[in-house]
Amino acid sequence: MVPDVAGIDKRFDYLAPPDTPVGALVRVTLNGRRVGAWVVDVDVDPPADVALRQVNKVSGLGPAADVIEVAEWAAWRWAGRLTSLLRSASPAVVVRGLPPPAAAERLPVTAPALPAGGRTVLRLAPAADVYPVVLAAAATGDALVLAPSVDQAGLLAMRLRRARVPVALVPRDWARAAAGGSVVVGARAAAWAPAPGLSAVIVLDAHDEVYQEERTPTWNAWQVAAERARRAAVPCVLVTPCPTLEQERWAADVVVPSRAQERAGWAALEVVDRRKEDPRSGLFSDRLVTLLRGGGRVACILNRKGRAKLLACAACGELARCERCDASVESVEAARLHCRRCGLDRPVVCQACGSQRLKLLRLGVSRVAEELAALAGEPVAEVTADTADLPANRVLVGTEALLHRLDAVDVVAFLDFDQELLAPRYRAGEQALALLARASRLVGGRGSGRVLVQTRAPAHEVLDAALHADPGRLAAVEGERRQALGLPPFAALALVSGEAAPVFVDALSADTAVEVLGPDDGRWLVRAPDHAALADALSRTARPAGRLRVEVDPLRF
DNA sequence: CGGACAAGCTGA
DNA sequence: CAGCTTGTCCGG
Repeated sequence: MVPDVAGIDKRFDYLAPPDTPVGALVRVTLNGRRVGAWVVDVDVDPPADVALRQVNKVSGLGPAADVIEVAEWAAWRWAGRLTSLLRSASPAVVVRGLPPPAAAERLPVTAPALPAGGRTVLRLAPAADVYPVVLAAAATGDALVLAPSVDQAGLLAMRLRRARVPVALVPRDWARAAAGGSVVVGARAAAWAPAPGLSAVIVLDAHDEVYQEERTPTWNAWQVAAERARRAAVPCVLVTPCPTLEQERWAADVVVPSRAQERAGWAALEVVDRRKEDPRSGLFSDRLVTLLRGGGRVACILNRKGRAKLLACAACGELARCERCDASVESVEAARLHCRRCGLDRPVVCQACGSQRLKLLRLGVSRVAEELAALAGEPVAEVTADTADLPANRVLVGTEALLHRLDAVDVVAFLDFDQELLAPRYRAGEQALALLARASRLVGGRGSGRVLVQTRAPAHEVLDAALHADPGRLAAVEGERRQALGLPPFAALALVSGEAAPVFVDALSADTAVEVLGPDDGRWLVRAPDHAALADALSRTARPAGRLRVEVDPLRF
């Protein structure tokens, strides 16, 4: 068994009641402590020199043998601890027994056949309905269907139930999924859901970054689900309007709709070249003003991430500056202000009045809302990540998070798309196209609403791809660039940080299978030709004591 | 991780 | 040398 204790990544042998299955969750006494544990193997040959203890209690059911094996693979692939993955694969509440499997009678599904072959990317335009693909998967038997959010998974489950398809919506219906006979539907963590009779895997909006876990190990749900499909020898279909380069490379087959179909599902893009606009109009082009006044619901997107954030005293309004060089300072921790220019740290206190309360000035954003309101002739609501309820205003302004709060709008306007296009992340292009895909879906594709993009780079390949409703145009350019720079998917990367990092990378740099770059800001980048080489090198390098974070497939570095 | 135990430091 | 801290090891 594997104990559920952080810091112990090791197996121990215990005596368990007869018929205890692999995957059982048990309580054991380990070194005088009562801890939970997963039974990952039975009928083992224990080492001769240890006296075995009895497990204290069999508490319930956990991940079955096939899922445990995938968890072991993922621990290698993402250089993480098995326990953290087994936790993701375990039910949220104790499961003592399974309900009877769903009735075997299957609906007469009238659905198109699932693409033949094991590894398929199905490029479907943003506004296209994915439901027929899900139905096709349901017709194969116990399919596993992943959606990017819990809400979308819930809606999909409801739609399937209405069509009389037996559905297990995980994590809620974990036991029903484990019993078999149902289509298993869920969000990211559903990649680990039980699916004893797995017949197919479908990942919806597979390009979405929410499928990657942020905490280490940084496993990715589409890759975990694809690995399960591979092991079960069943088809895996990634459905997305804009496949990532990794996904195109993974696929044995990329199914592309007809030009007409794909064009119909992408919004007609209106690109405003900000270089040709009157500079006095700032973020508000004539075209934007026309759309604002044209009626219908308008979502204005302004990404303020990465912008200069200024701190000011909440009492006297004085700006917080560096004592040494007078630059603005940022708040890195609760009790500390940091100067990026000269590196000086100082406590959080106003230099003018001594107050310890500072507030964040989000430069210009309130003014953007005010100016939009003036132009629209009505109040404009600002939506931030912590806006609880979506305001009823016709015109909304917010970050890209706003795109995920809305179901349908008439106009999406990206006020400054260069923030997205030129972000210093190697996936910026793909991410920017994904935003345009999302916007296209919200306005309902070509001929419905409008997507407006204000930019100083109107010829950028992301805009070219969206204008032509052809994500392949971005992939071609992006693929060449990544290959030239040695970036994924033409290499495998890991970011290593933490107090123990220097010792760890020192040992790693002796390994000829990988290349160690850095440090940059206390973090090293480890590069290998492929993931097998990277994972092997990371797993054969001894981990020193102390905090060590190994982030495989870093989204930014 | 957290308990056990050993080795090292301090003060009387 | 007791009393305490710090480090290392190990769990079935």
